[in-house]
Parts: sequence; C-alpha cells; structure tokens
Amino acid sequence: MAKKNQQEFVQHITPRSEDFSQWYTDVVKLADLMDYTPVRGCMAIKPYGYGIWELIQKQLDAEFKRTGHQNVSMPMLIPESLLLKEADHVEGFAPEVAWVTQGGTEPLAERLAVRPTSETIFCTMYAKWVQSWRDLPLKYNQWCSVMRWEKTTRPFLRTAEFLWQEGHTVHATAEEAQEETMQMLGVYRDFCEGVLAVPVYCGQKSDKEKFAGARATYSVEAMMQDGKALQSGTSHNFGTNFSEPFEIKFLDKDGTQKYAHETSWGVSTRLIGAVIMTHGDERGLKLPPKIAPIQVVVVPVAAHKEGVLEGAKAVADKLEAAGIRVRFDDRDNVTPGWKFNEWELKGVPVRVEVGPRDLEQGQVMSVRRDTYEKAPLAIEGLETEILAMLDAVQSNMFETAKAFRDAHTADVHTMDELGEQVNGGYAKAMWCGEQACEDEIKNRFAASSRCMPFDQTPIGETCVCCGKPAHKVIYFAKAY
RNA sequence: CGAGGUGUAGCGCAGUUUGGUAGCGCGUUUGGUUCGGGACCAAAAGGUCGCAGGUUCAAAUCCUGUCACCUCGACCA
Repeated sequence: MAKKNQQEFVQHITPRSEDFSQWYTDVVKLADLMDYTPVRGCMAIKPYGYGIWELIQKQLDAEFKRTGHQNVSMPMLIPESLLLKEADHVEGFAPEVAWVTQGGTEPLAERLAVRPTSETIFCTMYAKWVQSWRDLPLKYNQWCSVMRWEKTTRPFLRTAEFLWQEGHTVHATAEEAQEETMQMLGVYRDFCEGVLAVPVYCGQKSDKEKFAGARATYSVEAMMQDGKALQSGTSHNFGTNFSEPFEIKFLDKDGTQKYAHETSWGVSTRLIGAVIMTHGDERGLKLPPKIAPIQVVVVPVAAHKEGVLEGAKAVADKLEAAGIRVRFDDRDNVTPGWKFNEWELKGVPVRVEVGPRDLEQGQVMSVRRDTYEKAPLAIEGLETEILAMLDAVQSNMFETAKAFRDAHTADVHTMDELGEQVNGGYAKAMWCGEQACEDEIKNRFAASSRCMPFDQTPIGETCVCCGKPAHKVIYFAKAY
C-alpha cells in the first residue's frame, strides 16, 4: 500500500510504473474485487469481482451452447485409483493435490482427491456412457471450482481454489477431436479479444509446456502491461491418451471396437487478472464495457439544489430502460469529486455528471474512463449516444492493448537479443524443437516458451539458442 | 519449498534499537456549513499490539516457536 500523500491526486494506489506487482495488489483490494480469507491461498470474491465473473460466465456459456455443448456437474472428490490411471497426468498433478482422508470420524479406505481438474472422473463416466458411434460426440462442460495446492498464490492469477469451466468432449475420430480442440481455442480467442478486449497470441504449446496427459495443447497468451505473459486459456487434444486407460470404447459403423478421441479446454477466474493487468492504469481498474457490472455511473452534482436529484434520477432511469447497466450514485455523505475518483478506481467505463447548469440546458456531462475525454451530451437521445460511446470504449481499449502488445513483441535472432526482449515483452524466435534449448533459455533469462503461432512463416534458419537448423517459430516470455 | 520483508483501532502507519499507563492520520458516529475532481468546523466512539510459550517486579518492545500476507526465485490455469 502506498503511503498517503495529500499532495498527490491518487493517494491510495502504488504507482504502476513504480511497482507493478504492488499496483496490482492495491487495485484488486481497493476496487473491492476480493478479500483474503483464513484459508491458505483461497480468496473470497466480493460482489463487484463476482459480478465480473458472472458476466464472463454468461457470455462464454452462450458460446458453449451455440457450439453444441451442454452443462453437467461432476463430483468434487476423485478416488485416488482414478487419478493414477494416466501416468503423465498423475505425475503432473500429484504434487499439488489436496486429499480427503477421513469421512466423519472414520478414516477412508481409499483417500479422495479434491479435484485439481476433472479428466479422470469425466473419463470414468464416459466409459459408462459411450457404447456406440451413435452416442458420439459427447460435448459436456462444467462450471465449478478446483483446488491446486500452489506454493505461492496471488489473487485471481494463482489461487489454491479457483473458479473455472472445463469442457470435456468425446469423439469418434481424431479429425473430429482436433476440429473441436481448434474450435474452442477460437472461442477463447474471440472471447478474450471481443469481450475482454485482451489481445492474445494463439498457438501450440511445446511438449515441455503442454498439459499433463495431452497429445497437444493449444493456448491463448495475453501480455500484461509489465510485458509478462499470462496464459489465459488452454485447449487440449488428448487423442486416445485417456480413453485407452479408462477404456472409453465404442462399436463403430464398421463393426469394430475403437477407442474414442477426447479433448478438454478451460478458462478460469484468472481472466479477471488478465483484464486488470492489461487495461488498468494509475487511477485503478479499467473495465471493458461488455464485462463491467456497472457500465455507466450517474453522479448528481450540487444534489441539494432544486430538481437536480430528480433530474439525475430520470437520466439514470432512461439509460437503464435502454438496457445499460447503470448505477445512480445518490449518496449524500461523499462529494462528487470523491465519487469520480472512486468510480474510476472501480473501472466504470462511462461517467455521467448531472448538475443544475446541465439540466437548465437539457444536457449532461459524459466522461470516458479509457481516455478521460469529457463531452456534453443532450438528454434527448442520450441512450443512443451512450450506447455508441460504450462501443467506442470497448474497441478503443482493445486497440490500445493491441498496440501495446505489438510494440512489445520483437523478432530475435540471438540469445542476447532474446534476453533483452523478454525483459519487457515477447520475443519471437526460431527454435530447433529441443527441450534442452527451452531449459537453457529458462535458466538464463527466467523465460519460457509460450506458444508456436499458427503462422509459421520463418524469421530465420537457425535455433536462437543452439544455432542448429530450426523450423519452428515460437514465442518466449517471462510468464505469470 | 529457498531468500527477503510485514503483522499495533475498519484502513494506512509511528512506537520496538535502549522494557515502565496504547499513539497519529484517514475513515466511522452526531450536529452544522458545504457540493462542477478525493470539502470544512466542533464533539464522540473505537485496540487482550497475528497467535502460543518463555525471561522479568514489569513485554507492542527481549528470547523461542508458530501462522498469515507481500516481494523475488523454483513449480503451475
């Protein structure tokens, strides 16, 4: 927490330029998104933060439904024997599993894992539900929380328990599974860019970075304003890696038994962290309108004067009737200036000030959170203007973030260039495909490979690390 | 889990070196004046000093242990 300084306009938030991590922590707390709890690494998400999550859920869920998925609910507890069935999977997750060992007063015969992810329980059920090619595909999703006993935690970015969705699908053919994997990656990309206004690089993970148990993992990678990468969503093609140990088999049209092909994909409350660190500024949170619980705040000015409160209320009602999420801030114990700062801290995209002079002239004063631009608007037809302004804020936030991302991405051809570039952004490089080179880069620069973009147009001929012939284009960055 | 840091009123902090009645600012409550970018005056309430042991006539302060959070690493959505 920054020391209070009466001279400074922003008193509470540690300057972003001074200490990005502390700035993030301050914003998360001061914007009232969450609070710490007595449970190690587990946060309480407060109404304003949960409101953001609800808007994310609502819009993503609609996309899942549109692409033919249905929601289900699986148990939170997974018997140890199920978790052990896929070797890579258990090896990847075992270190961070929390265990239930006792039921009531009796020790359990077999301990139960608090799910760190639900592949194993889904697969177990799928083995019962899939018999024939007619049963396929199965395209299910669940919204739930999972638990991973992380060593160090940070609000929204890495918590021991977190909210997410996990889609798990079963298909008859490898082609269909790959199509599904790519389709859902596309859903995530479109959602991040179109709804969260967070530009992302999409591509395939290296073997070192892929999901435990996956044949192939694809991800959407965002860039935070300190130049670090945040993996924001993943989509996995399992092939038959899980269907074989779990015996998910079906009788195909040709009369033979075949193993099914599976996928899984997920995004979490980490997306909220991505939004904060992509868009926030010195005054606090900056929310894209599509996920802002409050899109417009109406602040009466000189509210004690005749007719002001009523006039401002009418403006708020008018906007609300147009389907805009509006807060009418008629608190009488804080001044308008205080409210301006508070709503900016909380990232409300548009503020509408209504004072006596405005009402006389049949207008209001609008202020955009993204540009601080002030503009008088006529009350007549205001809702149309505000809706257009919200669209403008949404697209401007994306364009600004994209320009930042592009300006902090560069091609590199030597290790020196790479080391320099990952200090404040993404390095695009050629890579030979050997994990030894990834390890070397990790050791020297604390940077990891993020993904191999689908556009594989070469930018060189040799590996940035070992100098041997290289055919893969890949991004490296320091990551959260 | 390794290194470092911080736990004192709702929030932010001082006090700890050198043990001796618990302090400040903001916020809160009440009344009044204010109101176009974090208003002002007056009065009031609010704390077993993270927790547990120990040393001492006496511990926020010294010792031991422990927990939580923050930062940086290693590991991960």
